[in-house]
Amino acid sequence: MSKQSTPLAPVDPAVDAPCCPPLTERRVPAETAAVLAPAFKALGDPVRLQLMSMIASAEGGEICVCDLTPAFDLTGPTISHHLKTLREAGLVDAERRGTWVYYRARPALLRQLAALLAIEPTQS
Amino acid sequence: MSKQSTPLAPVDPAVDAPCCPPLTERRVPAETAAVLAPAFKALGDPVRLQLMSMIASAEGGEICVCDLTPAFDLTGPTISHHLKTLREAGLVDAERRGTWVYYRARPALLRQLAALLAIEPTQS
DNA sequence: CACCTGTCTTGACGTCCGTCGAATCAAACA
DNA sequence: TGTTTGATTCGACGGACGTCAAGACAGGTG
Repeated sequence: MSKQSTPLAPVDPAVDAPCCPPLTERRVPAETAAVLAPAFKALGDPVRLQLMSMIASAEGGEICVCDLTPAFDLTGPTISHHLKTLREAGLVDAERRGTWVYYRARPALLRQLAALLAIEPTQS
Repeated sequence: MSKQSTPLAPVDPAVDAPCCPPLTERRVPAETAAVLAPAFKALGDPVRLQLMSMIASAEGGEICVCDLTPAFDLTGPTISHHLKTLREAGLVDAERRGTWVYYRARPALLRQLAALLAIEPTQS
């Protein structure tokens, strides 16, 4: 049901867990930590955080690598490497159309991270 | 200057920025990414994510290291090292009272991370 | 005071990460 | 077909990370 034709990396981490009460409510179990920590790790680099943001905020929901690369002072291979990291973390998805490759965000995992970090409004 | 009476590290990153529209709304600037990426990085390890959760969800708002260490299959120094990482990221704070050291969460930075990851409620 | 318990620091080890240049692959075009 | 352009993969390098054992420090107890 979550299996599509894989355009690039066939990554598919267990990103469909029902997900998690906030970090601040009860201790996150080891299995949940094992699943979500890699996503935080992927966001733990300034370049990838900006890439993630550019992809997630792109008009039309997608953006071309050719628009991502010139935004940084890094070589193409390095940007490609960071994009692969985001892909393998389950945060983005890539599709090649003709000459160009387009990236789009995967909201599911982002939502899980946001839910985990959510802070209850001071009172319950 | 390594010899001090300061109970623990006096770390103090720039954690008081007014903070950020969601990742998905507009591109996060490089300066913001540089400030927040290290916090995500600190949460990007399963042990630290659990530690953070245990601290943030502790009753009374604080928890003793002596209650954290036995929860993992790791040596004391390793746990101490992870706690230092969380401290230097500005996510937690430590205080020594008598024999024991107590850790408590710093909600400010957590709130910034949550705000950055927030997803607008599906409507455009 | 000496001793013990709890915690942090130091030094070391192997592994992973960020970056680059060079090579490779994919699609469009002459 | 061969060439050009866009993107990824490969191989390598220096630096950072996760872990541990051993040592140092702080504070309570005899």
